[in-house]
Amino acid sequence: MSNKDIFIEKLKASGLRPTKQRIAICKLLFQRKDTFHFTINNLNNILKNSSVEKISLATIYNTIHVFKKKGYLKEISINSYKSYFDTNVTHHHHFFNESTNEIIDLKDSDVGKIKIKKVIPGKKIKTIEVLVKIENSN
Amino acid sequence: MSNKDIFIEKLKASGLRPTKQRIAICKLLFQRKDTFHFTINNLNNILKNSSVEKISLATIYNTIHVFKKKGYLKEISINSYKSYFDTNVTHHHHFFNESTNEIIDLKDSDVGKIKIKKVIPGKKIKTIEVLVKIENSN
DNA sequence: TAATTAATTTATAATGATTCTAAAGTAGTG
DNA sequence: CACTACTTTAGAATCATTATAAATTAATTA
Ligand SMILES: [Mn+2]
Ligand SMILES: [Mn+2]
Ligand SMILES: [Zn+2]
Ligand SMILES: [Zn+2]
Repeated sequence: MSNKDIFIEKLKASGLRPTKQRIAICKLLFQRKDTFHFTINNLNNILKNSSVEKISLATIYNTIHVFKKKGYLKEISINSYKSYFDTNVTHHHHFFNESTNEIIDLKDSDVGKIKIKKVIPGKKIKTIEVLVKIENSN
Repeated sequence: MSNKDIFIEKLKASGLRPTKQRIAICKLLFQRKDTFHFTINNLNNILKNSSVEKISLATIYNTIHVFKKKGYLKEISINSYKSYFDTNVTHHHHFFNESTNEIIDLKDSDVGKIKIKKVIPGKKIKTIEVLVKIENSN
């Protein structure tokens, strides 16, 4: 199955028709081997500078939000300044380089087992997320 | 030293004159024994409903941001929907109850030692923050 | 104390990210 | 082609936050 077919599958599974705009967005998001962490603004800039015809912001927002709802993307909370999305939807953690604003994935197994010693009656743990803030060590 | 004196100290140390508006904000923030996690909107509502005369939003934003810069408050990233501030400026972690949107402090010692197994050359770790998402277990 | 200067508060305007809307365009079906 | 449904898009609306500038209050000086 070609990449394009995979994109078409994802779009259909999300209830979206495979238009050229949406396929261009899929290429950007899913045609890469490493995780992609991005803001809507990033995406818009990349799409503006790629040869393809311009895609409206509304379409970008809509598509990203549908993918998020479907589970093909997740939104991550790194800081209060920007809203980031993540193409890695498995459970994992992050390095955030405060010198460069770069986000790097940390595999679940890169973080030793975390033991939460406080229990809250009537509540259960859904997920544990670790954010490791780093900086250039000069 | 009275509470009010402490507020006046904090304000002065932050380069702000102790006006009645700012002292009212300080009371809300610092005159409590437990951590207070809040949004600007929370604060504004509480101040509106308290007997004191109305305080403008601009003053609230200004004061909170100066306290944040001074280190008397910190801003925490829980999700992308709201921006929260925290009166607990020590290093600590959080439970976030997704059923109620409630934020609860986890002492540093409530979380077992975290071992980050991935090293990034040229970078050093500043802080490690854990966010434990919980839900009502019914 | 009165006059002068500096800081503060406030209402309101500006900004910027996100969402909404409604008109024009495109695709699928027969 | 005719018909219908879905999509894209520009621009408007919304909402949180920040900026502005006039009016108020506080501090300092005479
Ligand atoms: Mn969003
Ligand atoms: Mn802020
Ligand atoms: Zn990631
Ligand atoms: Zn806290």
